[in-house]
Amino acid sequence: MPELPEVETVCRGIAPAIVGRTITKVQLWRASLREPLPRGFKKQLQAKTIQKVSRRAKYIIIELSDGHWLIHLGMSGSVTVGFQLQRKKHTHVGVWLDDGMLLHYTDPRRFGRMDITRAPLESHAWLAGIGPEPLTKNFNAKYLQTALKNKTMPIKTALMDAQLVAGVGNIYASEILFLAKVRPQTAANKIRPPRLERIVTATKAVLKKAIASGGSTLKDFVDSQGEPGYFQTQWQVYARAQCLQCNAAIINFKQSGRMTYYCPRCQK
DNA sequence: ACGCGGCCCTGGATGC
DNA sequence: TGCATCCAGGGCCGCG
Repeated sequence: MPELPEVETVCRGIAPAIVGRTITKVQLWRASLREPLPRGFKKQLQAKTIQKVSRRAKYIIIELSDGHWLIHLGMSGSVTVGFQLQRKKHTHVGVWLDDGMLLHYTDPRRFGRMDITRAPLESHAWLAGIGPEPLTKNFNAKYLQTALKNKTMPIKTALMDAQLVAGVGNIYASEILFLAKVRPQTAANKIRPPRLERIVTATKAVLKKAIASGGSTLKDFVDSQGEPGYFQTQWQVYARAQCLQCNAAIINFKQSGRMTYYCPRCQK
């Protein structure tokens, strides 16, 4: 569910409510997600003031007066804020703030993860190897050309590799390649610069548009207010049977275990 | 070193 | 209606 645009949507949604607030209480209904929460988790949040909310790849980064709180939503995680939040079946973490606001982390599949670190962020194991943010100028055709030079894997699989570019997941990888008119199975190292340029342009365009729409909802994505996103209504190929541009039948197949969609007429 | 398959977990959709 | 099966947007690990 949550790829870069969804995580960005969550960050923008919670920031106004939590920045500047001090944590007064932490409750763990379940202290283990994908892996156990770090030792001293509650204590490291207690009485800390939230300075800033940002995003790196698919990680939410909450800067505390002492340290950073990293949250990954996995496939089914959500962070919601409110004064009257009801705990749901899979709400695992609750954080109370000094104005009475409450933050919930809910995650049915528990593929999410959290950590709190006082070391420099860039040295954190989860962030250390991650590639450039796609919406920055560090992500460009020249970079892609170098990075893909020895990659024989299909371009769609490459786009989902966080080491290559941060935050692109399964849905947006298909959407990006549709907009770039490149077939997902094309070997990454065989793509010439003009098409790499198209892929870069399409990546930025798709992600920006998705952020502007508040992210996508498949099954259960909800933003910080518990509302679904609306970008899925704009999907061009993902989960579609017919191409919106040319009416051709959309092809779907598995690549590295993930479902891929493309239009055989629009994408060459 | 690289690329891929398996796996972690639950819930929803589908089929019998 | 009830039960079994399959599938899902992420990312780590281990194999060949």
